[in-house]
Amino acid sequence: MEKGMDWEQRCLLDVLTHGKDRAKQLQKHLTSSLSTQMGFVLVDDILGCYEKALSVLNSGALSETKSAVTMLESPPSVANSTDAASDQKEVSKKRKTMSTRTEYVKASAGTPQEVPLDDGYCWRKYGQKDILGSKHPRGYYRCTHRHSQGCLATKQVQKSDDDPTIFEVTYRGRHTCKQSSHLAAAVAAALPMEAESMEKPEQPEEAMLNFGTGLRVKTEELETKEEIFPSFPFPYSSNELEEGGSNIFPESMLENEIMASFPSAFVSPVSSESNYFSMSSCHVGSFGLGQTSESDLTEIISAPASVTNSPDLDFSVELDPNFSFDNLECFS
DNA sequence: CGTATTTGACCGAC
DNA sequence: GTCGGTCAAATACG
Repeated sequence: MEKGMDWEQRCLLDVLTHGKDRAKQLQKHLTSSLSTQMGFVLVDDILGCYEKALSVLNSGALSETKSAVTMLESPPSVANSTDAASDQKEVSKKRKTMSTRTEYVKASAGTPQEVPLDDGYCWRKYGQKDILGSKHPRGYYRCTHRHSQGCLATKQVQKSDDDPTIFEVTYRGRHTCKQSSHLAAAVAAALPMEAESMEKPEQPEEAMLNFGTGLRVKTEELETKEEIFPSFPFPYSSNELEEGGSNIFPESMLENEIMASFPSAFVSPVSSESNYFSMSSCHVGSFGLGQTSESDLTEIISAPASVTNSPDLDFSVELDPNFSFDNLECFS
């Protein structure tokens, strides 16, 4: 495994450098033509991502991010089995029967540092710790409905060491609560089965790209079966990138990426697809107004592009047409 | 007054 | 013993 890494790293280095270049170009272009703010945010994210990845590769350290990068290259099915065996240093104390997933959330420009980091769920802070080797403390959150509904989902939020605009959000467990807020509720409710014993498609949020602030998602399934949901916004390979030619990262592609991957991967032979997730467009539409009110949920579902690689996982999701998306409050 | 956050204590894993 | 995660009393907030 270590041997293959060399080639992969070189490849990655190439790709990332290339991509970074292009993203910069796009950024300039956007600046001049004043396109949608989404473009800016995305480009910003792209750059941040590349910066990080490159620094990792150059230093050869930081196993954590490395595994995130690895997902870029390798399909989901491969990463997990070896993951448990070889990457033990990173996950030395994995909790059995607990899924872990880390997102690297970049605060959009202008956003204050105490970003709400609203991901659609209601979290309650229950602790904070200074972490060895980290400049910033780590906050511990659990689902508000832990006691009322026995929801065991938790998350940890920590500001990135060197980039204060990036937050590392680690989700643990899954929501079993029915949140009145967010599509999570609807999606979760529609999931075929929620049985604890089954490693079904985890929380729908898993496959989400937090748009207003979203950056990167790393998924680590540490469960018995270990399924991985690499919901990578840019699931390109080095080849594709090369072929990109002149139109690299066109804005439309980015949007399509999300819009397209979403229903195609989630939708199953369900009759009512017209109202199916109609709010997704609403979300995209409302995005990019520079407004980041705290309850502003600029999220969207982007299905893992590689989900098609794992036939086992078929999401069948449908949304209650009556589902009110305005109901984003956390109260029940 | 009920709920959320803060913060030191506690506990289990290394 | 150290470290990370959680608990819970005290406090803040509405």
